Amino acid sequence: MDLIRNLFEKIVALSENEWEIFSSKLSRQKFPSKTVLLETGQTENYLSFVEKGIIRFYIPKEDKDLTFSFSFDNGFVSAYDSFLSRIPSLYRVETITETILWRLTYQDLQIIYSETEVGNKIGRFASEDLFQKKAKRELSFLNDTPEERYLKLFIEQPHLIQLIPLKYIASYIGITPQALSRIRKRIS
Amino acid sequence: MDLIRNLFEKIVALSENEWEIFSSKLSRQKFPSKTVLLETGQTENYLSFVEKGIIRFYIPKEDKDLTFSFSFDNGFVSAYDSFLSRIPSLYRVETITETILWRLTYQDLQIIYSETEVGNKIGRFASEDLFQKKAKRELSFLNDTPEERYLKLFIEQPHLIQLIPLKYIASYIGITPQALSRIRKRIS
DNA sequence: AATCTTTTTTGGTAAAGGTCAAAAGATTTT
DNA sequence: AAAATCTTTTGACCTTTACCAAAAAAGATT
Repeated sequence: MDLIRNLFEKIVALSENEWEIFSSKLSRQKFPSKTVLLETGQTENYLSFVEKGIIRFYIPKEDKDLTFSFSFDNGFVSAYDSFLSRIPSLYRVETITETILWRLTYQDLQIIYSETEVGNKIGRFASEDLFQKKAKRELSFLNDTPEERYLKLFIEQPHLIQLIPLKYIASYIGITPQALSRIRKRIS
Repeated sequence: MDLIRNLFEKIVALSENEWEIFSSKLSRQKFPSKTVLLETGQTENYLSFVEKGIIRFYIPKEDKDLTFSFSFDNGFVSAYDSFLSRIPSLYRVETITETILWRLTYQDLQIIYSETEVGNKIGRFASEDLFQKKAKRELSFLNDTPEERYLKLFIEQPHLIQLIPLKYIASYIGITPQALSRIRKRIS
């Protein structure tokens, strides 16, 4: 619990009282690898924080899945568009490794919004975080080659490449697994 | 003013009082084409609504600009990440055509937040709108070829292709102007 | 109208990624 | 441990785009 508190203290200063309200709504849950956290067509009911684990976001397609995002230790996990809009998700959320989450339901978050001052701050932080992540990615697609995108991933998150199957990384980068295999050969 | 009110009524129901507060902060301004609305390194101070015009967002580069977004009639215009975070913008915002904006300053928006109930709703709407736009674009980069991206733009915003120089569209799609020229030849 | 500047198109060449097919390597299941 | 399944790599061939250079077309300026 201290771990998660530290994580939040980095975002906002929480009074003892606020922390009480907030933490009473959090539930810690453990999931095996390859657990579907949210199925397509379901409406996201959780905003979660990753204590440990890797989660994949993807649109299931007949031939090949379209992996477009990952979440890691100390990050947020949520089909946030579905969570906010209450519209069913178009994508699936699934653990890659064993994962420990601190989960907050939509209803409880509304209560926190009404009972504490920091609710909006946390909500906005999550939004900004997600927006910036997407914005950064957009520039990478416009500016970098797939090889450069792979190299950046390799430099910024080296340990992940060990843990995430390459075909998911290929999709995330926007190329085929074959092309990624050749890139890896080229740069090694 | 009615025009802008209609636009907002589509987002949230505004009481007469709320509209008074809100509209008193809005200022209507006209800009010629090729006006820089925000220079790199400046912090965005406006959240604006386009009555009429086309605006381009781009990172100026030695060789070629990197155009990553446009705004059109009835849309929002803001270097929203800079606006929210109060950090200088990495990109330039510039009109392509003559443009009429309804502008709201950061300070005034804070006042609206504190004085009305709808402020947060509008803020969240703008965030969601921007987030969804980026998310849609992300999938397009993962899923579609440049040719498909051009065709979708052509179908969804046919009039724009008349008004926006092709080299900006090429950059937006993620290819060179030469490649776009060949795509156009191929599909015509 | 003529000149200058910018944008768009065209040509040629090389590099990169896509596709189809199959082999090799890992991982999981029985 | 062997079989079955899934992931990664390799090969061959094709398509598309990048890059370099230059011409043509369109727009802006004098």
